[in-house]
Amino acid sequence: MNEIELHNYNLEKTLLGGQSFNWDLIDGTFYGFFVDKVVKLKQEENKLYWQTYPEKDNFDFIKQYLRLGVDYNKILTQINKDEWVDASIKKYPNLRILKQDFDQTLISYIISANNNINSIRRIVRNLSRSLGKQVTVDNLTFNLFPSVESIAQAPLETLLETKAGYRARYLKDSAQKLFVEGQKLSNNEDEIIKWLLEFPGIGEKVADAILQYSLGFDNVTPLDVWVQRILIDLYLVDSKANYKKMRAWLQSYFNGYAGWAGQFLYEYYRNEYKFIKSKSLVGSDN
DNA sequence: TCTCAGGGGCGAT
DNA sequence: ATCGCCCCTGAG
Repeated sequence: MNEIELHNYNLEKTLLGGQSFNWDLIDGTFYGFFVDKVVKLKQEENKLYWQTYPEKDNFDFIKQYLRLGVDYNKILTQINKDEWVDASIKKYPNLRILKQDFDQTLISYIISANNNINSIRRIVRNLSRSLGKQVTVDNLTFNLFPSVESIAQAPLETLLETKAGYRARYLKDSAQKLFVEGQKLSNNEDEIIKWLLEFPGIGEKVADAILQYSLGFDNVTPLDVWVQRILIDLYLVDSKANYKKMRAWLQSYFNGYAGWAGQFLYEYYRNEYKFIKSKSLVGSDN
């Protein structure tokens, strides 16, 4: 494996948290499957050992995917403006944001709608097992993430067998649309969102997830039930506020880095919710 | 056995 | 803008 220096990077929390669904920790090594590759990562102290397959030594991919170029300390300084973010950073230090493949992120987050992380991970693997090519690494067999073409052309029944439920139809139709149109990406946030909302199975929340996790928009974060609870419980935002209002509040408050703040707060509150509630640090009801 | 919610979106109103 | 419904799964 190749070796590089890696500082301030919590690989486990970053890869196995809620932002990607394609990594497995096997005997202390992370294996991730993508549309055209398997990636192997192992962290020891301040070293990262890495390899890509079947094309070896693709450091450009590693660097972009892990976003090794960001000024992490600067980002922390920007978002650490209250006790909640401060507690999140202390509880989950060195959490990072990935820059994932666009197609894979779009498909994965259609699956994520009204679903839980374990189930999302399972469906993603079922989909890969059913439609993705097989690759062998370290005597382990991996199924690559399926191309949008293969999802578009798969019988609906095949997609239903992945346990995607009513999302199977969205997967097929959105994959078809993406296959036909390609990635019609501009630099404008609103234009991209408008286009993403045309995909069946993509609403405001999923569109924001795609912007943050695959397109590198640092001031965007998906407002799922947890982030909305955070805004209502901790930041005392009106519980009646709609998605757009809450989104605007976050973007304004975190001035350019709502994505990073959102990731910390999400991780923190999702894990500490009951504890925080029981300590009566916040109101016991909405 | 049953209810409930999960990193929500859709269609009707 | 709001609201009931939805495939499936695991927790309680």
